[in-house]
Amino acid sequence: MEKYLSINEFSKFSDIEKSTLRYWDEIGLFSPVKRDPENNYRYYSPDQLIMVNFIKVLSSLNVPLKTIGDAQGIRNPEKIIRLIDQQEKKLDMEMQRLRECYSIIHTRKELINYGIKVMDGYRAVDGVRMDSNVRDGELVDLNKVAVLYREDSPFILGPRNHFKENESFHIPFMNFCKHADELRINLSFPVGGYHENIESFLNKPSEPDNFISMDPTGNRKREAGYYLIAFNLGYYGKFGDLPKRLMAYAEENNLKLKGPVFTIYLHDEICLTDPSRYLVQICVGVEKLPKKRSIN
Amino acid sequence: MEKYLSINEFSKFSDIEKSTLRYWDEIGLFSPVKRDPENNYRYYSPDQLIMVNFIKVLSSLNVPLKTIGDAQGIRNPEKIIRLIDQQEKKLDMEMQRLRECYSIIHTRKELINYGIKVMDGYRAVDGVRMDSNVRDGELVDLNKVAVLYREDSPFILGPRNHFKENESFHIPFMNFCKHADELRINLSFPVGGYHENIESFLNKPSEPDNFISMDPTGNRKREAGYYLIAFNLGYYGKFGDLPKRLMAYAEENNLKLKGPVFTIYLHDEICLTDPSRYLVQICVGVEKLPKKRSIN
DNA sequence: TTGCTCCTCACGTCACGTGAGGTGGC
DNA sequence: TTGCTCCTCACGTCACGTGAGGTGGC
Repeated sequence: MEKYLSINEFSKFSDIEKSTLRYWDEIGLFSPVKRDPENNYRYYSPDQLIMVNFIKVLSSLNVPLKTIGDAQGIRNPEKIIRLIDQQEKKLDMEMQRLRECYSIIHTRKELINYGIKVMDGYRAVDGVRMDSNVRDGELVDLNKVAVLYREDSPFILGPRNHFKENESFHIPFMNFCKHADELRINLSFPVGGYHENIESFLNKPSEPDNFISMDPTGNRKREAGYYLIAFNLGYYGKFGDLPKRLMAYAEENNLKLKGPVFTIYLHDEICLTDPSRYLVQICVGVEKLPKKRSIN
Repeated sequence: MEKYLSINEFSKFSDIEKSTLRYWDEIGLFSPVKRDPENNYRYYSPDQLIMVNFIKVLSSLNVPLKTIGDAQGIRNPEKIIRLIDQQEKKLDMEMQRLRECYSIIHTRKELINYGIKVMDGYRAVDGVRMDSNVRDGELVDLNKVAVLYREDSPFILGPRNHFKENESFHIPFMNFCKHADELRINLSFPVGGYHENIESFLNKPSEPDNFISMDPTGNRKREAGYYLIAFNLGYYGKFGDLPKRLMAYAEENNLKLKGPVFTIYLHDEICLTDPSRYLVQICVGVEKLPKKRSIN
């Protein structure tokens, strides 16, 4: 009359490993309704599929088996509701966490991909690869300086930096890391440098007035508009002739620069072993559009 | 000149346990740039906060430390992009999985909560608690039969059941579980019974023509409308005098019943230890609304 | 005898966490 | 001497996974 399932059948129907079922039995979390008195075989009833599937969901949510077991001993509806309510809240938090992780690695990816295009000397605008016959756009290339349109870009501004004579940027950077938590800065987002204006940058390129976090949910924005863009290879704070090239281009094209200067590392230690190949992008607003020039 | 961080400082700035940092050092995943030759103290550079934060994100996504280490040895942008692309895909799948888990426990919760209200004899309509002076609604109570409006409710229909003489419902139920995967049925959702019509139910209440899964993304629907609702306590398939009570009420109120009969267990082994207290709800459509009756 | 399913028991694995016992400078 | 930070080494933990060696019925 009664139908029982062997551990193999029960494992298949529930999609739970036999070794897991044996372990759950061993720790007293979930046991078969019957054991063969002769050979000690485990026999499960089909009813048990309901319960084991519920346990499977909870354990897949990383609820400790002890917690599941506690809720299971003497069961009542109120107890189960409390357990589910807790798990719903945890699930909400976990999904929030995963969304942030996604945002972190995605932001990182976009920077790296843009860096790859720069290194390849592709014609690109805002990370969109353009074919060489595209007219509307300008060369984005390691050795070129150019004016490009940029969408707005959120960030979080860190505390004001204070550099002492002959001190490396590490001290202010550590200070930034130290206070990151209070400022709701997640240090896993890419970090950039921020000079208040072009004069500050030209004066001490390797001493940004602040550090910024490239958090897409940031409370500040680099506004959409036209920016003077240039790149350089080298370790943090090593800009070589970049300031000279930047200003030469601005003068030649009669550009007035305005607003803060952003220094963003597209390639850093996360994707490169050799520090001398780190790739930085400088980005500063232009007051008016330059006259249309023909590219040749 | 150079500034180094002790393991304690580095742990605080990065929000990673010291024991974890030592472990990552031990397995060669992430080591301090320097060791004190005297006492073997670990010294980290502030730069390393960038890398360790990236590793932290990946490890929090359950990427095996071996995989992280492999991508870390000789780094290049393309390799990191591949790693990130993989993780983005995994993250999408994981979030999909969590949404389904949420849906599973939430569906379960709603049934259990409704069951609690029925057991408490609350005046309720569709799981919303009503105060006793509410007019528009009817008694939902373990011992009452009532006509209630129900929103539509999706489900997945399992294969047709075949009962043999004297065979328990376990065999068809096992068949349902066996083929669940092919039918894209996740057995963690509550399972219900389905009789094609009221005659089939009255004939063999404990032998549903099909089993159904209460999956909110199901391809079928119990349409919105008025349903005759009743409850009973007892193990699966034990309906007691419920069919009699149901038909007596229908006759008394001159109701025509139409469409399939749904038997849903609001309380089952998941929230009760004692099978005799399992709570089932019967739900069958009514052809026309009964005449307005005064409740007394 | 062979093949199959089941069993128990012991040990391995992954990513740490936890102490015990010791050092080294103020 | 006391307190503090750091070290290594060994063992524990969680939820299994993986054999080794054995049984029992066709």
